[in-house]
Amino acid sequence: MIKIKQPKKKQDDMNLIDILWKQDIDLGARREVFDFNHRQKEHELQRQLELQEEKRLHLLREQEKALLAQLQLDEETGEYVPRPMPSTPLPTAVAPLQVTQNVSFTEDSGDAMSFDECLQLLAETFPVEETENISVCLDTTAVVPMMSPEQPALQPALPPASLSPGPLSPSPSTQMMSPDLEQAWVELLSLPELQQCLNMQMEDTLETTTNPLSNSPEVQSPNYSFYPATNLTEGGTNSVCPAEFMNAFDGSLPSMAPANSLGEMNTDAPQLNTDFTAESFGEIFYPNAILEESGGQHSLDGNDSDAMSDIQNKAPFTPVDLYSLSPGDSFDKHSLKAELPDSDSGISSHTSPNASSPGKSVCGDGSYHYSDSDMDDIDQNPLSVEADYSEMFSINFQPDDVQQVLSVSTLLRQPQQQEMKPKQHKIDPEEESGQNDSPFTKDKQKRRSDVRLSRDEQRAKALKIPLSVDVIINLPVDEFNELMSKHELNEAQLALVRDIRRRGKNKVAAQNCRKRKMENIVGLEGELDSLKEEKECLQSEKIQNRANLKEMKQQLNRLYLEVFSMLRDEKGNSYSPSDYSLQQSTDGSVFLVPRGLQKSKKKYCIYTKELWS
DNA sequence: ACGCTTTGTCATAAA
DNA sequence: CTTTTATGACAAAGC
Repeated sequence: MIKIKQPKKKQDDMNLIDILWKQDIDLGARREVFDFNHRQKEHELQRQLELQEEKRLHLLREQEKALLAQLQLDEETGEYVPRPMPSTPLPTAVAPLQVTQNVSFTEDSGDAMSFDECLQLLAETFPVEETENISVCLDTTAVVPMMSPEQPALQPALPPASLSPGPLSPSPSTQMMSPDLEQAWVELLSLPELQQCLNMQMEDTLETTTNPLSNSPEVQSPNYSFYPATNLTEGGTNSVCPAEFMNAFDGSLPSMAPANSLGEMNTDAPQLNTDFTAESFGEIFYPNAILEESGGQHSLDGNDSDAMSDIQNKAPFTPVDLYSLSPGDSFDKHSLKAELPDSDSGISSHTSPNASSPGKSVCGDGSYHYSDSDMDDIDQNPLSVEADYSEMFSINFQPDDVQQVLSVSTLLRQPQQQEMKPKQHKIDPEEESGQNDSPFTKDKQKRRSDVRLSRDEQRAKALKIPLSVDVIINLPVDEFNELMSKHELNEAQLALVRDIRRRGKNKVAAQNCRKRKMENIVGLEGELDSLKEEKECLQSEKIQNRANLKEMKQQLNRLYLEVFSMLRDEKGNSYSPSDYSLQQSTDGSVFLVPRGLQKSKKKYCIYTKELWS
């Protein structure tokens, strides 16, 4: 199907896209209906496919940016991660990560190798001590973060130079990941501290969560139940969600892991579970926040550390545990759908030509008035946004259930935003240098969509709204109101939040509406076809009936003549057909009627005979 | 330049 | 009355 649609594209793109499609069916499911309807609108289908691809790529890039953001954070903490040259990719396990980095660097500066190096460090530092369970877990899950079904989508985004399909070796290489590295990742993913960190930001959201175990994904998942599956109508939720989730972690965790590896983990890799404290993770993720908000942080640390210790003491990590880390499908959806787009928006803003001019600095004034121009300003002014978010983060750095849920998105996003500024600087030169000529010719459309997606988010940033757009949109009304009450927002912020929520919901509604409309059209077309077919059948049947009727008339005429010829008068003479005719009455009696007297046959009936009985 | 498609948004009605 | 949903209409952007 894809290949059929894609011939217009370049062959290279075709291959990459094909791979992407094969491994990411979910996103395409959204409009498969139309694809299979043979509407003979190939251009439309192609556009749809392209859009889907773009979405995937956006998600991937966002994830990548999250990784980069984490790296940035590392730098902020003072743990600068040296970035080896791209020409020195790690052969096996590192390869997939490299892919992701490359993707991000297609738009960003090519300093991705630091992450690879971090991975390598991880692999080196972590001995192979795992139980089989863990290894199995890695096969099924741990690998996922690096090579989720969507990961292959990254390849298309890679610049031709970096693509080099051979060396990248998508999934197999990941499968080949060294056990120790895998284990390290598993441990990282399973670390309660990590979960805590993910949950840190949204402190105010829910105070109801006193249970330390609330940090566990199982507890979180219910919170996400509100996320409608419709949000992910692009594809099957089941298959996508884990991958997305893992990707989300891929964006955050791997980056963290390197930081840890450089810092604490290098020394005590085996003791990760016990050695890591909430603070350490907090530092990893939000060094600034910790430094700035040490007070609130410590209180949190106490609570969380307890919870963490409980969780840690519980049991060895099994595949189930690893999956349990994910807050659930809703989380996956949430993180990817919302956060990635957000980050994507940031990317887009960076990549957009307008964003290239960092001069404007008047956006975060907190004024509620915003227009496209304002938005442009905001887009072009990552600094203000960054500062705003740093503030937000510091404020939000507390544990709560809801906040955990929310924080996941915000966490994933914030690093990106913090990194926005550097990225922009890096990206712009590349674009100017002709990076735009990358295999994907839809960058403009991507950017547009990104900008679209980022509008409300940018506005939210401008007004320092401490909630992610996704949360604002998808949170149930009760929780939403609760959040609104907990976050002391001014009138402008409240208005913007409500507008964001309204627009976001309406956007989804419009999408659903259009989808239904198209489905209706398709259904009506099918019905029309069936009716046409039925009509043809009826017409053929009519023709057949007409032929049968003709035949019957002929037979009747022959019979009539036969009967008529058998009639004789008193003298034994036959009647002339020209003078007489046979007519049948309603009671079945047949009369021989003179032709001139047919109208009043009864009156002038001369002979009556029962010809039929 | 023109037309078409897609997508987001607004206005409005209905649930 | 408020919120959500559905839908027509419009505009912007891309192709």
